[in-house]
Amino acid sequence: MISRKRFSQFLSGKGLKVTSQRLSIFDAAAGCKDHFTAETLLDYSRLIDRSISRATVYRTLSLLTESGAIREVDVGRDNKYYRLNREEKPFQAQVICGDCEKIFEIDAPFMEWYGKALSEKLGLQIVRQRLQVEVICPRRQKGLPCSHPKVDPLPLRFKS
Amino acid sequence: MISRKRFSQFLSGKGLKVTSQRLSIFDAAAGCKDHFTAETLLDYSRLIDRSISRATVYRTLSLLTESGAIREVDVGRDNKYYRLNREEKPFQAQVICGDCEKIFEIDAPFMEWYGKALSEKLGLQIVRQRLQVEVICPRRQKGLPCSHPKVDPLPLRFKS
DNA sequence: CTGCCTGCAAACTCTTTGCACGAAT
DNA sequence: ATTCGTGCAAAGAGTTTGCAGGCAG
Repeated sequence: MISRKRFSQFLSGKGLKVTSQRLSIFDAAAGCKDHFTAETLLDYSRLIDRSISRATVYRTLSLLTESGAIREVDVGRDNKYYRLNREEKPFQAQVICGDCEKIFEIDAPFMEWYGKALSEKLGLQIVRQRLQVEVICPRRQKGLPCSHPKVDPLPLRFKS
Repeated sequence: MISRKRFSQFLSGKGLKVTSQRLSIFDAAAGCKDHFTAETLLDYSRLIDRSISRATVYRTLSLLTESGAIREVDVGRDNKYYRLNREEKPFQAQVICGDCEKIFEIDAPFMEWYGKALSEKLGLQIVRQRLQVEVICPRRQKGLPCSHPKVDPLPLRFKS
């Protein structure tokens, strides 16, 4: 995850201005543990600066993504989700719970060689990969609350 | 891919009426070689019956999906895509060309055991899986037209 | 000082919905 | 005859954009 300072440098480097709004929105994003939406980010940003507008949040989301501070996670819902780019782990799959709306990330290292194999075979350059699994929770089906096992630190490696 | 007759049976079976609009939209979908959007389907449907409305197309799309005639393919663009359910191959990945807007389907049989392994490990029931690769075409980058190799019949199997 | 940035509101796109008429069973 | 389906237009949700004033460089 990149620092506030590196985000400022990213802005200056592109000839963009380092405004208090942009930094506040960066800070708000940096404080998000889970995946967040534009609306959530607006709420958090306004805790820092009440006057921040929805438009600025949307405009800044592109900059945060471009700078590598956050990552876009499209799970096929109406709205886009975003997450902090904590470590450089580009090959992760999403487990999307249809019962509790949560999104979990799990390592899926085999995506790397899958992409490479595909790329070579087809002669195309890969821009992005996405592996997603939509699930429902058996506990929830029985009327119980949704409680998922911790999947984040679960490696789930497959031998290639 | 299910027949016009089986689609009618599906409707009757659910206590729904077999209208000329629904059949026209079915026929329009059945004639689509590639992936299509709601808007495209509306255009094709209107070639059969000029009076068909956008609303009816959207309403019928759910029925076509539910009946198994078509499959929803969400590739993270603004609008949803659909495709005919030609054969029963639920484990396919999408190669999405960012240059020519086309979507190609390739077999990805390993998704089946990946899903199973995940399901067992997490104790969750899998509803849907999605594996997508966004690519750009090297030919297009050089200003040439986008010409992809035929990927549809390409098995691209990986040993598990 | 200059030009990019902001907040506001309106516009935009895709999809869904309410309603009165019309057609299928 | 009834009830469901249709077309139309408007509503809805999420995101983007045009504009006039404001702040960073």
